[in-house]
Amino acid sequence: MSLPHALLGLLAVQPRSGYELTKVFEQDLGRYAWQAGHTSIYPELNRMAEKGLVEVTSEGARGSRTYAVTDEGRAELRTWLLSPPSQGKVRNEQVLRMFMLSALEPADALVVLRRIEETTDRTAAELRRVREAEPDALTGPEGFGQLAAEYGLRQYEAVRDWAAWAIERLEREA
Amino acid sequence: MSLPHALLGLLAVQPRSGYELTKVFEQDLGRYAWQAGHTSIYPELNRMAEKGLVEVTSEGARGSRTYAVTDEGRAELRTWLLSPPSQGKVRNEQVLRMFMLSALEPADALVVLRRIEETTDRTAAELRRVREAEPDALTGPEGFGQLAAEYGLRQYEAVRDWAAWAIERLEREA
DNA sequence: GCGGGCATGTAACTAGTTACATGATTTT
DNA sequence: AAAATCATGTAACTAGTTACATGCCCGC
Repeated sequence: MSLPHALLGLLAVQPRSGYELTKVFEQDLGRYAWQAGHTSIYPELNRMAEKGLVEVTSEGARGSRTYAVTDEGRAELRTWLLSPPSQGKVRNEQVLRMFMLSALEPADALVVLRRIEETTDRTAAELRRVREAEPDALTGPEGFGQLAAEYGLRQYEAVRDWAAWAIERLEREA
Repeated sequence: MSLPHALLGLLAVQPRSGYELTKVFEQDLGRYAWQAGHTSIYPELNRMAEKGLVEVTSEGARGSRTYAVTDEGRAELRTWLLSPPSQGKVRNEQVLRMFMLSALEPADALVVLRRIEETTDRTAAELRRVREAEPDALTGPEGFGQLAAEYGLRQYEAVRDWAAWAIERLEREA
């Protein structure tokens, strides 16, 4: 159950409404770390408010409610981040696909690998472009920190390089 | 619902029993790609057998049943791997933790980052050692292919390098 | 013959998704 | 005035986990 911690982390950076949190999951977080739709987020915020981890700090137009972390919530987040990671849950469909490649004929595997190399290269290039153009776009209240942005970028590059390595290897064998 | 595809992929490499599949998830797959316990795997194998994607090829001691993919199962696996990846589900607690670091005080974040750097470095070193010592240990029927092994190794190294970068960055700021 | 690992399963629960639903405000 | 988007929610379903349960075989 990592969703509440994800929400605590986002709200610790800046208070937001459930709707805004949903968009963060759609755009950034959901791509790398954790997915959640608004139908999970709204009930979870209510539960967390009951427990005193977050609180509504203001209500806006269209019934929107802005949440912020309480001291108790911040303490819980800190405990979670500083406590030993144990063996966290992992579930990543893209990675699963890569692991299954060895079950394909080399010709088929090459098709998939070339696609992976191309798309990850394109994404990495775009992330790099955004970072260069507006170094603060991913920082501060809007984004989720430069640490995370850099992590995402390196992730894509690592996958791209791996795919290139795998292609070369398969082609040599063929 | 990627579990059936994971099972198809593993069985496509080599027929195995549910028990053996469970161990693969515990050791290798679960660390990087997809987690599943035996209580998910057994019922899923039965469902897949009903659908004709897999079949029991032999029964051994203690009621063990060895499954193999059918032609239909192999076709389904191929379709899945070659079809556009859309936006696969991602849920990775470790990565979530990294994304949440910017919500911590720099001093706390440094503690976590140093731990990440140390543990990923140790794991990467060990993976590299295993690969050097027995290049075939991770290949063939036992493991899940050198492609996947290399992917795992690069993954750990990428995280380690990112953590080192982040530490240096935070220390410069402080 | 007994202890530990092999091997499979079921039931109750938890987390998250999909589909459905509603209404308010802003934009065109 | 209509369309788009903001903003929240509920209900039914699906996937996976935790806890519980059972029996068999091999090595000692």
